[in-house]
Amino acid sequence: MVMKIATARRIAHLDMDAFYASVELIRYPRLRGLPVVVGGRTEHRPATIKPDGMLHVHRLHEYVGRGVVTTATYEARAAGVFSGMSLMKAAQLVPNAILLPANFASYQYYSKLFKAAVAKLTTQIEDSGIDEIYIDLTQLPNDSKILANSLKQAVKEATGLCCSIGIAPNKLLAKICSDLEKPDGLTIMGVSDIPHRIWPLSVKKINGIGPKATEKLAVLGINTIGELAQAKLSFLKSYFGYNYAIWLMEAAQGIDNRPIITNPKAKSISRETTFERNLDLYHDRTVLTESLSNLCEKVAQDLKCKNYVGRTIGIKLRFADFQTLTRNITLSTYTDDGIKILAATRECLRRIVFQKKIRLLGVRVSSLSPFYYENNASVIPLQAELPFDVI
DNA sequence: TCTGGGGTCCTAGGACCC
DNA sequence: TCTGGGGTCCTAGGACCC
Repeated sequence: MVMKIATARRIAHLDMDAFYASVELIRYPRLRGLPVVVGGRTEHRPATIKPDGMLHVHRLHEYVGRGVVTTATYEARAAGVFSGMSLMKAAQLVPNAILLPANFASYQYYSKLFKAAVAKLTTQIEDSGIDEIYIDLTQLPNDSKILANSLKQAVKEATGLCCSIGIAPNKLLAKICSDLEKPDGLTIMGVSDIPHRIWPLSVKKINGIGPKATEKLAVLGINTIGELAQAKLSFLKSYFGYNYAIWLMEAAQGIDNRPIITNPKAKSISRETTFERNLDLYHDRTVLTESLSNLCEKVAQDLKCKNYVGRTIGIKLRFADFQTLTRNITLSTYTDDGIKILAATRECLRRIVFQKKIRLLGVRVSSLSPFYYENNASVIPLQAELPFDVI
């Protein structure tokens, strides 16, 4: 009889350091060492090189509008600036910080570069956003430290950028580890390290415990992961849902069996826009109509570009008071047609009572399916069940 | 000086069918 | 005829992540 012995997995989480800001520093090397904030609208205030060779930049205190910080250099972070903070607030903290508009095409380019560099070493990669990936190292020879250093070197050679790596028995722990020694960090951890390295950390270091859960746990006297690990499951179940309580318990023990997903399928494709000022349904009808039509057209283009069709069409509205609501409708056929999407969003809009000014409008297509062929009247996904008489 | 944009996952309730 | 239970689909909202 052959016994199958389960070997511990070796999962790496590779996270690019201050990714957007670092890409900007490649473009504008003279800004190195200065507090730089990336954010605001793309059409706003790029840096320009004057005819005399001087780099002309805009300062944070000059900014007026609804933008938020997308990312900031470590110099700006030292002053308390973090992602998601409104630019106006950041300007109070570091008025002289340099503000650069986000340049997503560049970030996308560097993202592909670093992922391609890693892909030369292994195919066991899970994409987890523009600036991070999980890598399953289990089947690779060499010890973890050697592998981590080759990964860092490959990324550096391909992009000129630094990354931080955490290696642990699962994704949850690897993700926590990669954050421990940023920037240019490397942390390798086994199960036996959990009590002294993980348990002293705040519960919010766990990917999946956000602001709401952190707050709720704090009220219950649970602040660290160690305290969460010691909590009784029955106690957690009485304050959180059944499934979330179990997940919290396991996460605190460092248990996570999620596999590496190498080719995830998209579930939805969406576009949304926050208006420069809040709009009134009647007075600003033209602007809203045009915006809706643009969003639908962009979503349609995105669908075509990524080769998807979808049949659930939805809208998202955010009012001036930040109340957010969604409406959606499921069609009988799949589509990637802007006109059909627009018609469906109009149906959705009819189901909303407008009493407040509108801050945001969004369009989303879900129930996606890849691969399709045109069939005169409608678009049918190949894997949809076909009537037998077709075959 | 409040709070971007693109996503995922989960929950809960109702409709509908057998 | 006063009332079951499982399964699936759809809708809406919310937490969370990068």
